[in-house]
Amino acid sequence: MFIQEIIMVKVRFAPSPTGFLHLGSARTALFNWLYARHTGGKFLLRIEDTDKARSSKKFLDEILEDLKWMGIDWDDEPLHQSQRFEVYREKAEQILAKEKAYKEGEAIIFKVEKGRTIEVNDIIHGKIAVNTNDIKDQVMIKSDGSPTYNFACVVDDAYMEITHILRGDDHISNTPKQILFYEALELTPPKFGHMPLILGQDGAKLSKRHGGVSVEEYKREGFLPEALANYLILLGWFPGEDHEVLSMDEAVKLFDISDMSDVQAKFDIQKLRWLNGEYIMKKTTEKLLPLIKEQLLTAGFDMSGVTDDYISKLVDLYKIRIKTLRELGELADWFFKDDFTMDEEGKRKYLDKEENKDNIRIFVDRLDGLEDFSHENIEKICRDIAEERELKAADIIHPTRLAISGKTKGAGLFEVMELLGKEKVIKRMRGVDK
RNA sequence: GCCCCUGUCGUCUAGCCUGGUCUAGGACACCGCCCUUUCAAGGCGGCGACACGGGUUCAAAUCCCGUCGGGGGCGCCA
Repeated sequence: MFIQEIIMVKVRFAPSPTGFLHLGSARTALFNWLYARHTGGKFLLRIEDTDKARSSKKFLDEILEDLKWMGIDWDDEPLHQSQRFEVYREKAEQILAKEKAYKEGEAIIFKVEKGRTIEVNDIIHGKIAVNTNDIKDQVMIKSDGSPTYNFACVVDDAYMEITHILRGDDHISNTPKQILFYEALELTPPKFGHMPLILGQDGAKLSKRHGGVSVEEYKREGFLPEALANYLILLGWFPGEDHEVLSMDEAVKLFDISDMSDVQAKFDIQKLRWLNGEYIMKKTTEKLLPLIKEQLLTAGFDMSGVTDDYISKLVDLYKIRIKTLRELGELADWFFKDDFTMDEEGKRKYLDKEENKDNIRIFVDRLDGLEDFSHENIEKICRDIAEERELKAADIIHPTRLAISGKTKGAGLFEVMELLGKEKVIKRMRGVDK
């Protein structure tokens, strides 16, 4: 056994509560969490709230909630940097005492020794070498008494006994600076791994245009946490050709940090949508029910008098046809309101023809006398009429679908007729003549 | 400007370390066909890539150099 394998892995996620949880941060958290859970180590949280003006409890609560939503749990209590200002100062004073730093006003600044090469053996990128000539002297404690990011980061990672730092590529240039601090504090640096950033599909920075940047936005849009997490994981680690759709449990089992990609990936909303559709399809209607209800409510539908049983049947009918939870409301709005919009092209094609209206008339008259409004019975009537009039069943089906839903697409006609109910079906079919 | 990371289908990637098994495999998207009551789902098929230029070698997607492209960083922000 190698020594590294018997020391417990400790990783951390260090959000700054100055905004919502960004997709990129969520991915970073996810990989750290995966690594900890895979190795049986610890996943710790550190709140980087040194900027008092910009940090807020509200953001922190949101971030923690989003993490939980994604299925990420953490060990121990989160460490708050705002409560450790004395520690940072003390450590900076130690370095100052060794004459490796100087004061400028109230600030304590670290002297960077020139002409050295700092080598980092990055877990993801391999060797990275930087010359200290390219690094300016580094502020440790600012004039206002607060620590700088790089300094607090080192003090805390050492204090928390972090063994591996997995973070975004944008921190590569921070790493040699931090290593200098580890040296000055006579500490052994942890292992570093820098994962490439996520880009929008046009190669630019991920932004609103690409579908949103915050976890919250995807949640609202009707993405399932397991789909989002699965997709984010795929953006940086390939679990194998047969494992693209994988649960967090499987990911924990299969995850191998040495297989992480060193190439920046573009965020592809299409693939996320596909994955989400896969998860929706496979999820039980029972589990989908509360989520769908919430979406319908937010969409503003009148849900009074609508039973869970009714929604469940709707979900059964539509869950293989939607890519996001929100889409059910768009596809099935006509179940909740009578003033649904009519597809213009479909209307021209199916409802503006007299023979089609005739068929609907005959169909509705027979439905009127139907006692048991089951889809089997409805279908029987429809097919009988088609046979009698020497038509294809489709000639009756399409105009009828349009009459009751305003749409040219959707779940099987007879099933949706049964669910919508005799009264509304008949009213809408008769409405065609007006 | 300087420093760092990076470059296989439109996108995510397998392969690269340990050259030949690669006329480069899979997934999403797209297109076509089948199924069918439309849309999905499902099945089958198609389109489609080693950034470019030099080396090294009997042989390079794989190794080396250069060019070009993409990204990040250079704060008393985090």
